[in-house]
Amino acid sequence: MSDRLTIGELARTAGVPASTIRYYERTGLVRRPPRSASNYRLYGEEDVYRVRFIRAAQATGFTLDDVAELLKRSTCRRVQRRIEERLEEVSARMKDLRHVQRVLKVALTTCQEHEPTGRCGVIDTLSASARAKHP
Amino acid sequence: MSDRLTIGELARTAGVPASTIRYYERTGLVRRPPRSASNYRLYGEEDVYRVRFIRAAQATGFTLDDVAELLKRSTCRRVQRRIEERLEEVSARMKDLRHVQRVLKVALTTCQEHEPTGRCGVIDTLSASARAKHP
DNA sequence: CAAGAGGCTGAACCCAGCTTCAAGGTCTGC
DNA sequence: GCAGACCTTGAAGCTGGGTTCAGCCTCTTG
Repeated sequence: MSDRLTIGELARTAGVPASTIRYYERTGLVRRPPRSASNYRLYGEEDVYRVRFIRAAQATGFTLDDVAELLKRSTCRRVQRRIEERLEEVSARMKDLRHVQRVLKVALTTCQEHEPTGRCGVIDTLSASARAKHP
Repeated sequence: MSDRLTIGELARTAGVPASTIRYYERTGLVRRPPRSASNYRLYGEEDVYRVRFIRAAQATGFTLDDVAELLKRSTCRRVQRRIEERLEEVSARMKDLRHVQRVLKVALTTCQEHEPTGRCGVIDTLSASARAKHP
C-alpha cells in the first residue's frame, strides 16, 4: 500500500464518519479523489487537512455553505470579512445567552418563592420576559 | 362577539403565525379549543398565556418537548430541576462561544500577518483548534 | 349580493446536515 | 476458500419546528 488512505482511514484520522465524507463529496466540499483499481477512493494528507478544516469551521459556527465560500474564493480580505462577521454573531449570541441566564435565574427564584403555596410561578415569569433566538 | 378570540386574533396577540398555533395543537402543546357554530376555533386569555409561555421557553433554549414536559408534569421541584439543567447548558454554551471567540481572533491575526505573502494562514489555524458544538 | 378577508382540513413540503438501506463487489487473515 | 471487515452506488429517511398548498366554507362590509 502507498501512503494513500481509504475512506475509512481518512474518516478515522479526521474523526468523522465515512458517510459524512461521501456527503461532503456530493456537495462539492471535498474533491472527488482518484480511485484504486477496485474503485476505492484514495485520499492523501491534504484531504485530512480539508476535512479537519471543515469540522473546525463548523465548530466555530460557519455553515457548510460558508465553508464552501471560504475555501473557494479565499482572498485574505474576504476571509477576514467573514471571520469578523462571525465574531459579531458570536458576540450577539453571547449577549442573548446572558439575557437567557438572567431570565432563568429569576424564574428559578420565583419558583422557589412560590413553593410553599404549591403553585409554580415560573410560567408567569417566563411569559413576561425573554426574546433571544435559541440555544 | 364574546371575549373569545379566533385563531388569527390569538396569533396577532401572541405574536406568532396562525399556522404555528395549529401546529402546536397537532403536537398537543396547545389544547383543542371549543369551536363556534361555524367550526372556528375559539380561544381565551389562558391560550394567549400558553402560547407566550411556549415562545418564551423556546427563547431560553427549551425544545418543544421540554416545554411539553414542563407544562404536563410541573411540580415545582421538577420545573426547578429543568431550569437548573438548562442553566448548566447555557453556561457550557457560553464557554464554547468564548473558545470560538478566541479561535476566531487568532485566525484573524494569522490572516493579517500572512497578508503580505498572499497566502492565507487561517485554514491552518482553524484546522489546529476548536471543538465546540455550533452557534 | 358580491368581494375579499379570514377560517377549515389533511397532506405535502422546507431547511441543514447527515445517516441508513439494499444489493452488491473487494480485501485480509486463518 | 471462506468469514467478516471494508468498499461501492443511488435513493430514501431523519430531526425540529414549522410553512405551504389545494379546495372548500364563513363572515363582514359596501
